[in-house]
Amino acid sequence: MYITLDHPGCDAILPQPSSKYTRKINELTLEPDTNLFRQGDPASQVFQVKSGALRLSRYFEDGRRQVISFSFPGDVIGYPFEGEYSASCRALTPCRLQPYRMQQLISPDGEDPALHAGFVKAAMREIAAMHDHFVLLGQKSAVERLAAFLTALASRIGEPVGQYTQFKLPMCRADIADYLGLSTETVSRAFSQLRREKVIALDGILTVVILDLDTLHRMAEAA
Amino acid sequence: MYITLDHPGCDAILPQPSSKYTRKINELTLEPDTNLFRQGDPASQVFQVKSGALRLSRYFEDGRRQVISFSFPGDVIGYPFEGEYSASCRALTPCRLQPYRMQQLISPDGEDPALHAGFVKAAMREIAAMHDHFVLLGQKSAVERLAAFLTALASRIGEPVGQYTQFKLPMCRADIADYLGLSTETVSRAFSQLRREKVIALDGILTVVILDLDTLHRMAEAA
DNA sequence: CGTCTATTTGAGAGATATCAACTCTCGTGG
DNA sequence: CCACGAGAGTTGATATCTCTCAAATAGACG
Repeated sequence: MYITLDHPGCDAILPQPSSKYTRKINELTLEPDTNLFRQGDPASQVFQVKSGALRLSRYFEDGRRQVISFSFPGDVIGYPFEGEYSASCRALTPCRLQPYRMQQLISPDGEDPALHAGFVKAAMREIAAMHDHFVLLGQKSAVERLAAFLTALASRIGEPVGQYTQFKLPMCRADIADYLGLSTETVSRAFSQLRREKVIALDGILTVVILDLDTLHRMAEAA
Repeated sequence: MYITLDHPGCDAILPQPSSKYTRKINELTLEPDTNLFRQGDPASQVFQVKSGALRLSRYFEDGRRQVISFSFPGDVIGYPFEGEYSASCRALTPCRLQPYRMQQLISPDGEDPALHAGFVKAAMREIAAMHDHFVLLGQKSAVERLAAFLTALASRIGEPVGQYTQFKLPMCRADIADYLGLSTETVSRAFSQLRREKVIALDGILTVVILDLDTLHRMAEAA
């Protein structure tokens, strides 16, 4: 069982609206550290990530926060609930997004059926991915969680460099901690352990080099 | 922020198929401790619970298990992913279910648009409910988790008895533990604590009486 | 080069898991 | 109707893991 972030290995879930049915709505760009939407905002659009990385999270009065997911190209974000967004979404890097009107996705009449089916499939994919994350949060140890997280990132944004896979983390340790249900210190210690065991190497704080993907996979699995 | 199980306060999300579009598919009944489907089964149908309670869970080689959700009347279960069910679903009580062919829900052409829209809304609701559960698993203490769980059950299947709310748990402690990401012993201790503090009372093992719903709510929130 | 912030590391406290023993329920059969 | 027994639940003692608080280090930026 692999942990998935949002929509692993998934590109272009939503087909472009066919001109027959919908006018093209302009692509949207977002600067780092700007919000796409906030918890409670009225939701009339969903978005598909074209490029960049975003963070979806919920905040609480007492300062606690849960990071729900990180989104990468191909992912769909902004699923509404009762007309509102149930979490806040912020760009971690420069982003390009394709917005879709909720209306055109929910009620198929007179709209593009392929687009519609694509949206449903994306939602199903989202649900399955969240099931994986339940397992991570409910059953796994700190190192297992980080290993699962890095495994997912590797398959999502990893690039081969020589015999290794590497990628640049778009999020800080605190984001990772709140995503994995750990403290930043525990995340840091887990990083250190993976480094000590030569499973990964760090280049600076943000660049991760996977030295032994098989072992990382194995460590990601339940004990 | 309240924790929700699946679809709180939600009855009959999916409208009955209009005869204009689809033939009525026969309702389905399930005995306790029988599976509706298993992880990996090919998925051609989704189901809406008409009566009873079910458990959705994932199993692992090493014996660990994560209970993904409990489903009650009004809930939709069996969201497929890549043509398969990603978890196993088992009846905890006698159940009645309304099956729907996936095909009629995914591609709207020539099918019932209202049914289709209902399915999309149910999926959105599911996604929002899972966000709540992430918060529970990622941020809450044992007692907070149990309080949140009981709060959700109270609003879902609770019945007023005098000035109190009461309900019969359809699942055992181990199910609750695997749902909340705790051990059965910790769940048991949390029950005992709530009892000691006169927030709940137990009648036998399975019947829960909520003595102080406000306090239970408060305890369910993050510290 | 210095400052500010994020990250890492260390030490100790706290929460939950684990292992073991005991108790309670509830179904079964006398 | 009551007694019995198996399984589920509870409780206790201890181990383990993660959190918290504090200090040191490293990296980013002016």
